[in-house]
Amino acid sequence: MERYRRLNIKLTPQRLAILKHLEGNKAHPSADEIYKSVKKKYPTMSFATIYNTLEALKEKGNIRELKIDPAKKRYDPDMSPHHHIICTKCSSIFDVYKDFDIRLPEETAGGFKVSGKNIEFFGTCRKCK
Amino acid sequence: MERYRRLNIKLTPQRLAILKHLEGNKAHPSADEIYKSVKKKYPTMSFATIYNTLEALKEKGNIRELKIDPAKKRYDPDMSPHHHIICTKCSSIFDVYKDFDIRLPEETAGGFKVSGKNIEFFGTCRKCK
DNA sequence: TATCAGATTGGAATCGTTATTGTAAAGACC
DNA sequence: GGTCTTTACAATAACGATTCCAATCTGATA
Repeated sequence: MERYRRLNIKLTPQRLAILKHLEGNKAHPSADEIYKSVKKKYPTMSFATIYNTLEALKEKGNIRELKIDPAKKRYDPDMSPHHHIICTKCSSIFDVYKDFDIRLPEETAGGFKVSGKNIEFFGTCRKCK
Repeated sequence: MERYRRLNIKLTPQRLAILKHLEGNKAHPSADEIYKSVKKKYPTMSFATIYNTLEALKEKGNIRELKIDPAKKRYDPDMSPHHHIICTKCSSIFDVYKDFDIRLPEETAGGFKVSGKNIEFFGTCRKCK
């Protein structure tokens, strides 16, 4: 509860439900999945609240928005630096906790000030193989 | 013209206009941008034709669909292996022609059969700096 | 507890994308 | 060439994800 206060966002029952759903969630859920889940407890929950809360959390740096799935945005509450590996068959996403020390040579960067990187591996998962 | 025939898709005036717009295009255009461009010459051009053609080209392996921009799909006619760097301010995308030899250790892959990777750098471009 | 900035709601609008449908072109066979 | 069958096309309508908006409500602070 104290850690929620540290988020510096106004806490409401709806937001707490969303936070609770996200906490420790490794499923990289979409807005729709969060909605379906929290609606059980809060039947009046609206999509606007989901999106507003996710946007607020994103701006405060508490969740990451993943661009992996072209069909919809997915969110990742795990802010520790990590990458992802996606199964091209079942679309499930897993975390890759390994740091790759790759850098862009000055001449390749072309005046860019690089602030970060994302690596996305793809292949077939154990189940789909 | 001969290279277009090699694509193994039926060539129509609309498709040729789209192909011409894509050829050598380094702007990583979205469907909307292609639409706006070819509409000048073909006022009856519809979005469906754009999407159908892009899908056909993608399936034949002639263009790549980029998932970099969460707001919309972008397409890259450059099929040579390369990565991208995105400006977080103006959303422009540039190519990174450098190979990074990174591999997932067996234990990290967790049963995954890795078939490829994408690296996406982000930062601020020369203009936005 | 009174106040108010910020949050919620629900519906409608928007935007990117996909499915449907009518039509035209391309083959196949005689 | 003429009919039948099949395929591909473009336009329209439909769809799903996301955003916007106005009215109402509420958590946090004084």
